[in-house]
Amino acid sequence: MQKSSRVSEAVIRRLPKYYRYLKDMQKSGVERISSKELSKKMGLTASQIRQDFNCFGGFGQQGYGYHVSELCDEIRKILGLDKEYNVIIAGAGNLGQALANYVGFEKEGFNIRAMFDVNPRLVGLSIRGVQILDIDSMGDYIVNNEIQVGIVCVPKAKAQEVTDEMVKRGIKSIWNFAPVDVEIPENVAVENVHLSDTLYTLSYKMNED
Amino acid sequence: MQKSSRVSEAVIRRLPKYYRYLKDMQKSGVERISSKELSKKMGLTASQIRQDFNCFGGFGQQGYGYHVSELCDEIRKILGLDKEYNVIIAGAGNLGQALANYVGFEKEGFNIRAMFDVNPRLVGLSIRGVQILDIDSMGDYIVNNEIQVGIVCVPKAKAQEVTDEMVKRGIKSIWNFAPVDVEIPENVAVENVHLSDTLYTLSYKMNED
DNA sequence: TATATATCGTTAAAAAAATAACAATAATTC
DNA sequence: GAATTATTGTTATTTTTTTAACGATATATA
Ligand SMILES: NC(=O)c1ccc[n+]([C@@H]2O[C@H](COP(=O)([O-])OP(=O)(O)OC[C@H]3O[C@@H](n4cnc5c(N)ncnc54)[C@H](O)[C@@H]3O)[C@@H](O)[C@H]2O)c1
Ligand SMILES: NC(=O)c1ccc[n+]([C@@H]2O[C@H](COP(=O)([O-])OP(=O)(O)OC[C@H]3O[C@@H](n4cnc5c(N)ncnc54)[C@H](O)[C@@H]3O)[C@@H](O)[C@H]2O)c1
Repeated sequence: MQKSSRVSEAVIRRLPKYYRYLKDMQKSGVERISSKELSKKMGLTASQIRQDFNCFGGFGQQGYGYHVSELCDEIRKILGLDKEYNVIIAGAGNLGQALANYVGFEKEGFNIRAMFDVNPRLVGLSIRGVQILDIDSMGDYIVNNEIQVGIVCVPKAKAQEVTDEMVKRGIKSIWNFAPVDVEIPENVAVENVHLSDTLYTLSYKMNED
Repeated sequence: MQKSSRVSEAVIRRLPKYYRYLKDMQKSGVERISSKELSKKMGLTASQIRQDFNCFGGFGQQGYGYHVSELCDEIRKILGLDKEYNVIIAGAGNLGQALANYVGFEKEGFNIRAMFDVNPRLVGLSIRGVQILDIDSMGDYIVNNEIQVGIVCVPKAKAQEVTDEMVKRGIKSIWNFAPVDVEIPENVAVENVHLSDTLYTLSYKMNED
């Protein structure tokens, strides 16, 4: 993996999509694929695919194409999915619980260790073996359990506050679902998901022309 | 609103973000804003903001800036959020229930009329007054209740099948949460959300350099 | 009312991204 | 083992997107 700092955001955003398709192909026993075939499946150009992969060194063979499982492994590594992460969820409401119940994240190394909430009715319960703890204990928990990833599922008004506490205690990345762009210092990564945005885009498309 | 077909995807994807910020400002009583001020808040350039708005005609006044609530209303209209929609959810599991419980969608006109599932334990239950019906009745329900929007929350393997049924019965847009790009005919709109993708991007960022 | 100031809408320039072209090279065929 | 074919990695071109520049115009001020 080469100097990643100058790989464009556009390329990075496509990596998970490549990973998704390659994993599927690998699962169904496909051993090799050319950029041309892949371009048809994914709705991209072959040129773009080759150029994307070459940002990271190029994993193909001329005259042959790409080994699916090899390429898949490389992209997994590039995305950092070859590692294990300790994760917590702040906000054990509808969305927090849905995420906690989803097994897909653990399959890629994101292990949810605990959830946190203010609601005393929720504190003490467990979701798939993951305990819901009092939000006041979150800070210490992060430090004592080497949590790297924080998922924010609290109401909008509390999202920044909860994020700040996570960052203060050393969390390295924030996956935020509250409909606000939370602010973080430079050395912390953040993804503000904004589910509604995609619904509104859909609405636009549905109404256009 | 002018010929929308040639407004670039990049601009369209920014519209919900503008809407989010403008709604917040409107709520907190801000009456006017210049492209410069807005650019600071949103982390964009003033130039881009002005050019984006001008794709739809330009809603500002020289020497003054933009009326927040006027601009907000315009963007709401552009996004089609001034209308009401009938919505159904296929798959009343973790995510389907979380979405059904969220009030934010109805506030923008997306009214969830029913949910559908194969699981007999779920059929008959209600979420916030929304009934879970048998998936076999979905087709007729769509036709009889003028459903425009279908939310797909079934497992990956069933997503295309469910989508096909929705489309066949006349649904005009698909909001898909299964980790697969569902195929639709040209006259139907689709947003494949891919929640995990953003987690993987986050993972990449967290590990870079 | 005239002048100065602010800020838009629009056109121009720069930067980034996507696509196309092609030489290099591995695999396959004869 | 030479010739042919397939397909990459890479460089060049085109297109799209972003940013900058600036004239036009409304507001505010004197
Ligand atoms: N559910 C959805 O489909 C959906 C869709 C789009 C966006 N969102 C956003 O995701 C976030 C969570 O949504 P939800 O539907 O799960 O809401 P929810 O109300 O069901 O859950 C929020 C939870 O956060 C807890 N909470 C409140 N303040 C807290 C604090 N300071 N610290 C810790 N916990 C606190 C509440 O007790 C509650 O359990 C919200 O910001 C919402 O806007 C949700
Ligand atoms: N929960 C999450 O956090 C999360 C995250 C990323 C992606 N997803 C995706 O969203 C989808 C739903 O996830 P979930 O966690 O709610 O899963 P889930 O298993 O909790 O719910 C799926 C529901 O679909 C129903 N179902 C199965 N086949 C059906 C069919 N043919 N017709 C109608 N209903 C059917 C099941 O009975 C179940 O109730 C999945 O594709 C999942 O991969 C979920």
